[in-house]
Amino acid sequence: MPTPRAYHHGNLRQTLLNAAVQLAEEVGAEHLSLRELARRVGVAPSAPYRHFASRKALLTAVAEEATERLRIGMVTGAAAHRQQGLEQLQALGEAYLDWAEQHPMHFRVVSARDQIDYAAASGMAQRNQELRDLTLQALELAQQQGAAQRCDPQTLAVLARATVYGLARMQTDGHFAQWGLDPATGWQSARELLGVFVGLLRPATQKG
Amino acid sequence: MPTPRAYHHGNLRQTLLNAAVQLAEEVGAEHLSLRELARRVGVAPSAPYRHFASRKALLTAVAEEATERLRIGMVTGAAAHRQQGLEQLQALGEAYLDWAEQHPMHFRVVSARDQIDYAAASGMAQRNQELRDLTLQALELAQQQGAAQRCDPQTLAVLARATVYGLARMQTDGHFAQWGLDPATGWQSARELLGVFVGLLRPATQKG
DNA sequence: ACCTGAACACCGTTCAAGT
DNA sequence: ACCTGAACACCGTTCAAGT
Repeated sequence: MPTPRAYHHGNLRQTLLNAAVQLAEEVGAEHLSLRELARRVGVAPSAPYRHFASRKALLTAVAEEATERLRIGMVTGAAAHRQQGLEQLQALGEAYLDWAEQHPMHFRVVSARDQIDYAAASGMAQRNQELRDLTLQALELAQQQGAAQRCDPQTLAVLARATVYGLARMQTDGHFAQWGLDPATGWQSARELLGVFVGLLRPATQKG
Repeated sequence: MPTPRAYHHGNLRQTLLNAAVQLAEEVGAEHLSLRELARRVGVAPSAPYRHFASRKALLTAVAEEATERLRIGMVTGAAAHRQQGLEQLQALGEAYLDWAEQHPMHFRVVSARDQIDYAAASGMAQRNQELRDLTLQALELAQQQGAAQRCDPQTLAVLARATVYGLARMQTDGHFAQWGLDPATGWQSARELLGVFVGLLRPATQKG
């Protein structure tokens, strides 16, 4: 049975990770302090260094967990729309936006990358590759079905990601208010704007 | 004639701003230290507080300067393409990307907004409003000329900004490498991808 | 193996005191 | 009016020492 201080004997690492997520969501990842974290968990300021080489290494571990959640969301989203390219593309984009909505701190840390050591996060790079492949496959299927055929699918994949990334960041960074959109419904607006983008790819015969 | 220490008598404020830009470009705005800044300028750690209420206030002043540069660039870009809606839209987007390319630190500080006090930066908000109006006017002109007529111009304006913002951040945040794009030519790629987006808005008769 | 406690070299910010 | 110098309450990180 776990005592209140069970983490002092085996699972301090995961305890620190969980507390780090909570603290970062309160004050922002850029203001996360290892000393404050240690204080909350009830250990000495130096204790985290048995489990993480640095503050950056801890945040990188948080980012790895976050990327796995994103991967699960996008794989699930794609699986729900087999055989329909543009619907699958939209589902992938919506899964990305849903993830950013539910974990804005994770989204910021993972995407801005200035608080983490991306080069050392092999799991993240691997998962990201999987997500790019999913997007590309959806687009190639869509093109077989007539969408934006005069464009290179690789090019469209980057453009689609830029769109969804730009929308997520505008909401997260607080830009939407100035564009006449209510921040409270910003994520819903982002999903609708994604729909407009996907609509621009649709074959001319299906337009209107 | 200005002596080496002339800034000690009248223009320490601007000297601090200039040195702040240089230091932030070296170490990243999030790691800019007021003490290091004071050290470089040759004043006491408390001296900057005569001119800026806080570290955040200083970075906000830097962001105001940066936004004025963006405004000049975009106004110039739009002026070069009168009477052609989509060309004007593209010129506006390219001016935005040029600015982000030439001042990536400025771009990050202005857009992420977590290091500045945007609510207190009335000049920034005003200039941003001007830039949104420019974009909207270009799109309305483009629609009179047949582009994407079934879409609300306000909606297209936000989508266009999300595209260009997403592209600029992907390059700045180092995402392009994983999408098979050379980071060295990333800004050129961004401009080309902007062109693909604008092409998606083009009337069907002009396509191909 | 895992954690403590003291230490080092930093921070942002405040404030009395100098000119 | 503008700047200095000392001070306060913090940081991240290291390292000898404890269990």
